[in-house]
Amino acid sequence: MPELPEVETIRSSLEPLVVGRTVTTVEVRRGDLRRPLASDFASSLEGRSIRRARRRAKYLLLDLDDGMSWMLHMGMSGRFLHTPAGAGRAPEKHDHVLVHLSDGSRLVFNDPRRFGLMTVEDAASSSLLEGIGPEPLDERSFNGAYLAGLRARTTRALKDLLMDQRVVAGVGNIYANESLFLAGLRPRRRIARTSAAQCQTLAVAVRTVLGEAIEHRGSSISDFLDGVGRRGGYQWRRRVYDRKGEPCPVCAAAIKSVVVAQRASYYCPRCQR
DNA sequence: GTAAACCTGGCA
DNA sequence: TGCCAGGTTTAC
Repeated sequence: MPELPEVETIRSSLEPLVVGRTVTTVEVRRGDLRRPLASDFASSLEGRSIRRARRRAKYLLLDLDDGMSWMLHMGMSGRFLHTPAGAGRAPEKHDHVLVHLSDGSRLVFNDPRRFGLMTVEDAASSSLLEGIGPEPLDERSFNGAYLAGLRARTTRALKDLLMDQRVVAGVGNIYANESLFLAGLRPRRRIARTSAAQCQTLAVAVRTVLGEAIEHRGSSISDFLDGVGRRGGYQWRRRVYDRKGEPCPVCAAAIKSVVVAQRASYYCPRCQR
């Protein structure tokens, strides 16, 4: 579920509630996530205080006072919710890990599909982040020249590239579709057949779409919630994602759907070329 | 490259 | 009942 804007929204909602707090106890109710929790997961968190809440790609990183980081990925259906002290919340079916903090509040990792993962490790040397591409909001590393530079190396479709975490960090299916719409480029267009100017347009579109999605606190198309249980608002602003057959907001042509790189893709046949 | 795998829930 | 889902990895 969560792509870059959703993870960033979780991060910003939790930051004031967890930074400076110390982990008291960790309850693991189900440790068989996408990768099973390490046997020392609880002991590597207990007694540590949280120094900083960061994000890299779709990972939330809670930096600890011993140099390690609590790294979380939400997969498709993960939620990471903070519950204030005294607000009793009976554990729900898919509450897999409960982390109690020094102020009596707690963090709950809930994930029906269990595609998410959590580890405590040195983020700087973590294999999870190895090979992840540039952050799209950093225009020094992600820009038209960077995309244009890929043209000599691959013939892949634009949509396939945008969703590849080694090419650009944090873009998933919703925002790849929305970015291509804003850029006026079809999902199946080959990057080799994309001009330098179009690469520049696409880079700007990705940043624009992600920035707008962060402003609207992410997309709650079915069930995304931020760290304190609020829904996002970008689902009301999406132009093409999951709108097959509906009129294009620009030209009213019916939105089409095709599969690119195993994922449903949506585009306007008139606005996108 | 492409398909299938992981897992649960919602919807037609 | 079958298909689909915001993701990633692994195997032909």
